[in-house]
Amino acid sequence: MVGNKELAELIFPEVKETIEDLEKRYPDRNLKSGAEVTRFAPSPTGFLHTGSLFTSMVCHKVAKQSGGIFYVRLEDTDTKREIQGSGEQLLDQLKLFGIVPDEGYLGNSQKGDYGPYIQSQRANIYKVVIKHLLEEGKAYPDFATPEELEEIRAKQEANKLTPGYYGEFAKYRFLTNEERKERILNGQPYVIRFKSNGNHLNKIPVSDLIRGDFEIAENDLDIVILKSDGLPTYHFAHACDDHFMRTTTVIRGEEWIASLPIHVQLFKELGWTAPKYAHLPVIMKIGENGNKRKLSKRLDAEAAVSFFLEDGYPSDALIMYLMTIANSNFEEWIFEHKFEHMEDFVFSFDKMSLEGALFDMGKLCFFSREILGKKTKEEMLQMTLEYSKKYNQKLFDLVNRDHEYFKEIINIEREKENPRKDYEKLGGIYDIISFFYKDLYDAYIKENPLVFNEKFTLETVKEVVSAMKKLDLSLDEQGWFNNMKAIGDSLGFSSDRKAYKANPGAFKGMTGDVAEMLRITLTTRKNSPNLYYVMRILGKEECNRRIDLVLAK
RNA sequence: GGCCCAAUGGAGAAGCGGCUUAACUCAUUGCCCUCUCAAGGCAACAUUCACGGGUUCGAAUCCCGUUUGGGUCACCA
Repeated sequence: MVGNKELAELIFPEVKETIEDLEKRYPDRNLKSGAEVTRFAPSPTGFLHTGSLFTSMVCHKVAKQSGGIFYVRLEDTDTKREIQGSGEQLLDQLKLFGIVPDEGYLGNSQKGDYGPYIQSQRANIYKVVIKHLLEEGKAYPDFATPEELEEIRAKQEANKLTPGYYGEFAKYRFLTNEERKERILNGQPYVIRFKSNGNHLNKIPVSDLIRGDFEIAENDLDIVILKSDGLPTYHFAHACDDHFMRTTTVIRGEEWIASLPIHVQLFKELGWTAPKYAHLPVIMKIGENGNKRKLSKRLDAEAAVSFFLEDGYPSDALIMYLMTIANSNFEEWIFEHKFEHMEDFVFSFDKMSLEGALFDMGKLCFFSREILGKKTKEEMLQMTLEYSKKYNQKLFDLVNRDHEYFKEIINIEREKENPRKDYEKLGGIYDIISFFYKDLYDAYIKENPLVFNEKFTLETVKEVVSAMKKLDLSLDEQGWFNNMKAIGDSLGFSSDRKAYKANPGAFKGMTGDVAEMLRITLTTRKNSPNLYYVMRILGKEECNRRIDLVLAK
C-alpha cells in the first residue's frame, strides 16, 4: 500500500522544507493599517504594453497613496515565449513613467525580504507547497499525453459537454498510488494537477473592488499546477506568491475574472486568506470590423509604450491620459491643479468605469501639448536632447548646433501665463523649427515652390514682400505691427478689419494677408510661431536675404 | 455555444428615485478677438440615457426580458 506521503516523497525527495518553514521565512508585513501591498507581475515576453503600463500605474498609485508597498514580480514560467532581456527593458520603461518598485524585481537586481521575485527562481517554494498538497491527497500526478487530452476534448465536443479535465474525464485522478508509483518509476512524464472538489453547478460569491459582488460557478477543473518542466502554472504561482509575498490587493486585467473560481478554490484549500481583487477594464480600440477590441500590439502602434517614447510624447502626458481613463474625476482635478502634482490625486476603485475605454489619441495629444507648453526653455532643451539622442539623430544634431539658439526659438511665447502650445511631441519639433536654420531654409527653397494664397498674383506678392524689407525690427511688437499695418495700407491692404469687411472691393486685402505673405516667405509655412519674434531671431539681414531669394524666383 | 461582465453624445464620462429642460473634458463646427497659430471670450453639438415591458405619484437611475458589445473556456500568462 503506497500512502500519499510516500508518493509525495517519491516525487519530491529533495524537498525538505515545509509550509510552516515558508510561513516563518515570509512573515506578515509590519505595515500600518490600510496600507496596501500591490504588485505588477509582467511576463518577459516582449515590450511594455500600454495596457500593462495602465495596470502598473494603478498598482503603484494604490500602494503609494496608502503608505504601502509596490513590488514587481517577474512571471517567467513560460520559457517558450520568453524574450531575453525584455524583463530589464520593462523595468527601464516603467521607470521613465515614474513607476519605480519599492521592492522586487528591478531589472538587474532584486530587492526585498520576500524574494526571490523571479518565478523561475522560486521553483523550490512551489514544490514545498505541492508536496504538501500531495501529502494531503489534494493533488496528483497526471500522465495524460497531449493525444489523450485531445481525445477527451473531442469526446466532450461531440457530446456537447463542457471541455476540460474534470470529473470522470480526469482519468488519472482515479489511479491508485501504486499505479502512480509504477509509472513514475518507469520514467513516464507527468504534470501535477490539483484535485478539485468543486461542482460547477454550485455558485460561489466573489468580490471585486471595481465590479462589486457577483456569483460564478465553482471550479471543478483539475487544473495543472506544475508543468512537466517543473515550473508552476499562473494560477498556482499566483496563489503561492501573493500569499507568501503578502500581497493585499491583486490588481490585474479583467481577463482574469473567469479564472477567479480557481484562485478562490486554491486559496481556500491551501488554508490561506485570499487577497482583495481588482480587475481592470481593458483599453480598447475600434477594430477593422467596426467593433471594439483590445489594443493589439501587432495591429496598433499605440499598444506599445515604446511608440510614445519614440515619438517623444512626454511621459507625464501619457500617465495623465491613462489616469483619466482610470478615474473619471481625475480630469477635473488635474485642471484645477494646473496639470501639476498629480501624485497628490487620490485614486479610488469606485470611480473606475466598468467598461473598457477606447484609446483616444486626440486626448493624449491635448495633454501632451498642455504639458510641453508649461515647460521652461531649459526643460525643453534637456528633454529634447534626452529624447533625440536616443530616438531622433536628425533632431539631436540640429539642437546641438547651438543650444542657446534652440532655446531662443523654443521660447517664443513660452514662459508666460498662456503659453503657446504648438508642440505636441518632441519628435515634431524638427519640422516646426527647421526653417530657422539658414541652410535648411535654403535647401527647402531650392527644392520646393512656396505656396501663397492664390487670391493674389505673384506680382502682388512680390510687391508686398519687397516692401516688407522696410519693416523696422528695432521697434517693440506693437510698434512693429503698426509699422506693418502702415506699409500694408499704403499698398492697398486695409488695416481696418471692419472697413474691409464693409467694402472688400475697395481693398486688395487686409493686414492679415500681408502678414501671411511675409510669413510664408520667411518661414516657408503658413503657420509659424509669432512672426515678430521669428524676425527678431532671424535678424534684419537674414530676413531681407530671404525676401530677396524669393523675389528672385 | 456555456459561463461572467457591461451598455448615457464622435471620445472619456458625471449621474446612485424628484435638485437633470443630463455636469465636466477632449474632438468637431460657427462667431468675436487677432499678423498665422495658440490662448481667451461666446455659441452649437444626447428633447433624452440600446430596445421592450414592469414597479412608482415620479425612472437615465430599481426589476424582468431582448439586443448589442466585451471577457473566458491551455502543461500561456
